[in-house]
Amino acid sequence: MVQYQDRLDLTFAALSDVTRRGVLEQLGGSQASISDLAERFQMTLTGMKKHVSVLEQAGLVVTEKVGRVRTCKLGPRRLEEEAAWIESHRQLWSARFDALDKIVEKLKTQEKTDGHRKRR
Amino acid sequence: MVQYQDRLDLTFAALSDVTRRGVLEQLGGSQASISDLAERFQMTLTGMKKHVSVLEQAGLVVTEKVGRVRTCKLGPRRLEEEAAWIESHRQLWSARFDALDKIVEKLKTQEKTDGHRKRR
DNA sequence: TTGATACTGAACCATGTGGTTCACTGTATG
DNA sequence: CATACAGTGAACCACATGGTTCAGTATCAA
Repeated sequence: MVQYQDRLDLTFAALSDVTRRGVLEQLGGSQASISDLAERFQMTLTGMKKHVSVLEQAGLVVTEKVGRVRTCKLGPRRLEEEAAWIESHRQLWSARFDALDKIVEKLKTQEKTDGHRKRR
Repeated sequence: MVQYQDRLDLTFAALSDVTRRGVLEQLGGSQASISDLAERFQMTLTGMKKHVSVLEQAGLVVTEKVGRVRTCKLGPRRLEEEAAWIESHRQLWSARFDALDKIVEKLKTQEKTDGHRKRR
């Protein structure tokens, strides 16, 4: 359970940076070396290495070094738990806002029929 | 677009703390004051106030102060964008891991190590 | 009026983050 | 061999984070 929470911590933290989300998107298209990514995101090798490490720590990316180049690709963790967490909470939200939803719906339709004027 | 990315940043960062996820769960059950939450999570009022502010900043929680009590409840943002982001990336993963999928399926039927439910 | 309650804000602390530079190691290649 | 190239690690920087304490302010209740 603690592990589960820790993993959620790591993953959500990894996803909370626009560069790292970009890297994931990039790797969704094709593998890339650290240099490739560093160039694409206009950042030093060292900087990109850190981002990749964060993603690797979270299990979202795996890397392998062959010769002098480290190749990065999407990892085995597929955001199942994160998707599950978010889904279950979206349901909480939904339960809580069903009533509100109806009111909003009602207001919308009234607006349409009522318009801004009251009498013609 | 920038705003969209910023919001994702804020939301994922808000979700990357176990206390804040706990608060959301709590508020899914019922409204609560800052004091309620502080007590539940064994933390000072000031500390809890900060967490609530982070959640509020991300639009996940709204609060209203009546008298001297600030009441917190789930906010209007319902993780639609986050769910969408994760879903779209899960599809990338899927495309990439179809073969692995079968292996995992096989393993799943053999052992049940994780107590968490499947999504949806 | 007095006092307790509920929160707020400033200040502080330790640690983490996102980025850099610089010096270095190991690998390819002319 | 000599040199360039890809990555690594340490050190540094400014700033954010997760928490605290302490000193308020505003509100409720007796």
